[in-house]
Amino acid sequence: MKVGSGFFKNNADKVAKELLGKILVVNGKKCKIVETEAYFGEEDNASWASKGENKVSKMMNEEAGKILVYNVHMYKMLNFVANRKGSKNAVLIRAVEPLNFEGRCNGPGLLTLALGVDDSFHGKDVGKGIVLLDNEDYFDIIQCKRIGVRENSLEPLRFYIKGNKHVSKK
DNA sequence: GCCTCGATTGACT
DNA sequence: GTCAATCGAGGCA
Repeated sequence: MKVGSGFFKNNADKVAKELLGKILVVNGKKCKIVETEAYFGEEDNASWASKGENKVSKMMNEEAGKILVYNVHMYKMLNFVANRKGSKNAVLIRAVEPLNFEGRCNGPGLLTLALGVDDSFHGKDVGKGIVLLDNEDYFDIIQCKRIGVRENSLEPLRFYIKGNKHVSKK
């Protein structure tokens, strides 16, 4: 079953949680989402949205279900816009499990490399450039503090699948 | 125009 | 534990 854009019209933390275990298809490559992180636009010091106008905060203002790509350092990040009452929320895909290809995906920068995600995906709708499929698997969800963020690590906005080997280590 | 920093990773001490 | 690689945005002159 295909996941539609209505899926993203929710709080970022809920979307992040629901995203776990879903199947992501990019460039014909299938993978399972095993780790996500929620970001709350303007109220969130760690989010790009709190840094004024840029292509990321602009996109967060768009409708839910948009794909957001941004590069930090030498790597790119894959995000989905998750609108909650028009606020600038987004969910970062941190790690993924390869299903029909080989590659290391245990990190936000690595998974975009392995999947071939680049700027050309920025601003597209989920379902076009990237397809999201439902998955019936059962698993335990771990919720903990964010990592790799200097500003804010107080809120438990990071979600991952318990025991999955492809979750980033730190 | 020049400098600094970041939602990262990997290599090195 | 520290550090460099890369690139666009922001601050400053």
